[in-house]
Amino acid sequence: MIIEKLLLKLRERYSLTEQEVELLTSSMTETAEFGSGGTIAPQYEKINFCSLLIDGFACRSKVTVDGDRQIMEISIPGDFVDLHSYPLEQLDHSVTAISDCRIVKLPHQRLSEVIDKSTRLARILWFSTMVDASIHREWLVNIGQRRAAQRAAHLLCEMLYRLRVVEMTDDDSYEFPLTQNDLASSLALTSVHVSRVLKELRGKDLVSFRNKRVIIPDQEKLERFAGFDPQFLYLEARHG
Amino acid sequence: MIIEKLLLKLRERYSLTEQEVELLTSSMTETAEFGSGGTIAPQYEKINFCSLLIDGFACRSKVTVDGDRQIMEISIPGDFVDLHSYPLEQLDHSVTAISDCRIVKLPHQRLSEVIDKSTRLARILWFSTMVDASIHREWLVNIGQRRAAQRAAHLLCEMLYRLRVVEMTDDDSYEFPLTQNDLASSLALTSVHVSRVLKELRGKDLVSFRNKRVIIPDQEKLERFAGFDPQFLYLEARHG
DNA sequence: CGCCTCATTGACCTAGTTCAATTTGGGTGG
DNA sequence: CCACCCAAATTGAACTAGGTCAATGAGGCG
Repeated sequence: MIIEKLLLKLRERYSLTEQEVELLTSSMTETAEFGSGGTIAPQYEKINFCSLLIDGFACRSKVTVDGDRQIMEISIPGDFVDLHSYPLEQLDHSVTAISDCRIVKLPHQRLSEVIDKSTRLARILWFSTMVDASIHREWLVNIGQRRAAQRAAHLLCEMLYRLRVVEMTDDDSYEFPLTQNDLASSLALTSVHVSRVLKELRGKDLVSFRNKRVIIPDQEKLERFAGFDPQFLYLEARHG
Repeated sequence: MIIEKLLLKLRERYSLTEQEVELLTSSMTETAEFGSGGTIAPQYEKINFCSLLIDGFACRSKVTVDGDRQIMEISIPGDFVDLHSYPLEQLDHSVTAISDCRIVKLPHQRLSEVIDKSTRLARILWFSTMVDASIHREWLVNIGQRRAAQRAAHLLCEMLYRLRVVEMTDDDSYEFPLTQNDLASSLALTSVHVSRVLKELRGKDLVSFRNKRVIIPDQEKLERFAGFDPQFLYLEARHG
């Protein structure tokens, strides 16, 4: 099923009825593909549909007047890359493909119908945009307060948790197609320093890398090093 | 009227009917006060009401395991400090009073009723939480990519725009009760460096300070210096 | 085979930190 | 009204995490 990974993510926290699943599924329209570097959602343009990422890695980013780029979130399969375009109508940033990506479209029109039909789904979707905001806040702490090595480690921990939910991890490893340049833009470091920092992490046996895969031999050790606490991801199941 | 500043903010972008205003107003319950430093909303505790700030300055912040504090947003009158506690149920950060604060409570229960009665208000409230997320993203760019002086200038520009909406500015100045320590936590700098940077801004006649007021003699000049673009605040009116 | 992007390494540089000592100024009690 | 107090701001000197610049290596692919 095309929205499989989305369901994995939502069901991590909420139970969904068949009707709710059907309502969501039937609201999706066509799919689209983007090559690495392609623009999935442009900055400051009116948008009338949301894109649900079903394959590949993407990111939100902004560029300053001086040409410096900051990545603000990594999107993975099961994530709406721009659900917030529904209330906002246009985005303050752009969303671009990191690896080759595939998305399905959910027109705002149809989203309105979903919300009219199910207040509960409305709240679940709202929730899901609020987790993005929580991730932004954690990144603020990460970039603002942690040193380079822990900062990188923290991001790797976050990706481990999020990818696990959508069943994109092995025991102790996951695919991770970001270049050191992408990491630099995510961590507010230079790519040169990212290289050094990853070397340090490798030296401490906290992580290793083999062709676009991150391997984490001792998760607890890495989390301790990074000062990582997964609560900000809101993965705990709740009653409703 | 108690929700006056909230209405100023919402009406900047949306027109509101009398019924909508009445629905909001009648959903508010008691008020509460907090002295400077008080906890308006605690981290990681179940919450069953939202707090609308009606007087004073507050902030969202988190502390790392090493005891470093990062402020993630400054809240001003008219802002819900924790509207996102409705979908999230508990907060990943705390909200504390910077100056003496007064809030009104909006119980989640009542908020549910508002949403049931008005899909439009639901979307407007969702929108308002998404602007917070947009502010987080801009802060990521600010902290991640800009040098200390522009970073500070950028924050002062943001506050000017936001305070103007709720009519808390003079021609070229506004009250701003943050200490240099608070600024340091907001900008991911040390307070020592904040002191030096503000001196630099003063020296360049970009801002001046007189008893807890920020004075901006030439707004355009300050914005140019900071590389500030107000679009991320979503202040433009929209159709609906 | 040769190109092109990505990663690595070394040498040097600097923005911002750290530490520590003053200074300033608003608030309070006598 | 003055003296005192305490938090906040300022300043200087020494230090360092991370940046900059530039050269080299290494893989993937047409």
